Amino acid sequence: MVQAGLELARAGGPDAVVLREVTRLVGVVPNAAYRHFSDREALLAAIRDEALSMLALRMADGMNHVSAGSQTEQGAGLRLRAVGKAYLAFAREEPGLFDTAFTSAHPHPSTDRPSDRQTPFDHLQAALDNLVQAGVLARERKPVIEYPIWATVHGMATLLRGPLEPLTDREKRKLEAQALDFIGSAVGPEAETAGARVG
Amino acid sequence: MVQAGLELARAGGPDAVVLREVTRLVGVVPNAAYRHFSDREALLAAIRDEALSMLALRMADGMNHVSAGSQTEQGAGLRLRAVGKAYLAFAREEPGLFDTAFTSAHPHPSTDRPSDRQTPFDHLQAALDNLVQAGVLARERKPVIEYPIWATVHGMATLLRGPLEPLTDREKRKLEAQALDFIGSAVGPEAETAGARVG
DNA sequence: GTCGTAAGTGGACGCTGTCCACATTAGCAC
DNA sequence: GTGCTAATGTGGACAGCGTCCACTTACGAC
Repeated sequence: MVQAGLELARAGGPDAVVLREVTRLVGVVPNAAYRHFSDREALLAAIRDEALSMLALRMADGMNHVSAGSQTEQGAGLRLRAVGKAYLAFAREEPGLFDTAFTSAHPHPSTDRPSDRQTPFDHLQAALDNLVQAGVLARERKPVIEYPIWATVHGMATLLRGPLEPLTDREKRKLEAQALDFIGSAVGPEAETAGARVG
Repeated sequence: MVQAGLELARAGGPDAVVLREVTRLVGVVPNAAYRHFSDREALLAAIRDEALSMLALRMADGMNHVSAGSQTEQGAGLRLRAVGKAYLAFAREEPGLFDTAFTSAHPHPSTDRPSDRQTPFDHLQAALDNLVQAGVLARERKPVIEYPIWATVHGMATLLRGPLEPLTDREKRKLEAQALDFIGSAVGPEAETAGARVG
C-alpha cells in the first residue's frame, strides 16, 4: 500500500496520493485502507517517511563516492559538497517524492519520531563533523551554521521547482552550483577552494 | 472574490481556498466564479499574486525603517538584514499567505509575468545593490550570491514551518537569526559585524 | 426597441474522503 | 474438531468538491 502510494507520489506529488487510487492499485476496496491507516493523512505520513529515507540514502551514497580521505581537508570539503549535491539532485530528479517528503500540514503528531532510520539532516551533520575533525571548521561554529546550510540547500531546491521553474536546465544547474559555493564560502575559505570547480 | 480567497488562504493556506467556499463568502452561486476565472487554479493564481505583493510590501517597509544612511557600510548591511528579517517575519506571522504565495504547481503559464508590481526578489536585489555602492560587496560577487541568499532565507522560512515546526518559538527565532548571520558571513566580514547583534 | 455581451442561476456529473454495518478469514484455547 | 477473538475486506451510503451545460437576467450601443 505504501509502495503504491509512493508511485503516485513520485508521479504527481503529495496531492496525487489519493486514497481511493491507492486502494485501486492494490486491488482492494477503498475502505480497506482504514484497517491500516486511521486517515489519508496517516497513509501520507507513512509515504513521507519512506520518501525521506530515500533522500537520506541518496545523500549517504553521494558521500561514500568521495574517494579522498575523510580526515583530509579536501576530503571533508568534498564530502560536504557531495551531501548537498545529492540533496539537490534528488529534488531535481524526483520532484514528486521531494515534495511529498517535505509537505507537512502535520496535525498528526501520532507518527512522531520513533524513526530509527537516519534522516537527511543526520548526514549533513556527519559531513560537518568531518570538517571539524579535519580542522577546517571551528568546532564552536558548527552548531550555528548547520541549520542555515540546510536552509540554503533546501531553499534552492524549493525555489528551483517554484518561482524559478521557468529557467532552463542549464541555468538551474548553475544556481545549484552557486548555492554549494555559497555554503563553501561561509564555512571557510579553505573548504571552499577545496570543493569548488568539482561539480 | 480575490479578497475572500485571501482570507481563506490566510487562515488555512492554499488548500483552504476552495472555490465553492469563496463564492459562498461573496454571496453567489459556485458557477459564477467561472465568469471571472477559467479555473480554480486561475483564481488561486490571482490570490497568489496578491500574497506575493503583501510580502514584497513588508520587505520594502522593513528596509525603509532603517535609519542609517543607505550609502554607509552599516546602513547597507542593516538594510540587507532588514529585508531578510521581513521575509522571515512574514512567513512566521502569515503562514497561510506565505504558503499560498509559493505553492506553484503552475500549469497556468497564462498569468505569466506582466506583473508591474515589485517582487520580493526585487527588494533583495536593491539591498545588494546598496552593499555594492557602499563598497562592502564586490560588484562581480553580487550575481553569484543573490539567489543563494534568497534560498537561505526562503529555506529557513520553509523548514521552520515544516520539519522544524515542533521547535519552540524561542528556538525558531534563534534559527532565523542564525540564517541572517550566515548570510552576513558569506557576504563579507564587514557587513556581518555591522549587521550582527541587532535583532 | 432591439441586440449583444457580461454576470448570475439551476441542475447535473464524477470524483473524493469518510462513516456504518456486515462478511470473511486466521489463529488459538480447550 | 469446536468455538471465540481479532484482523481484514466488502457494500452501501453521505456530504463536499471542481466542473460542465443550458438557461435567465441586466445593461449599454446603436
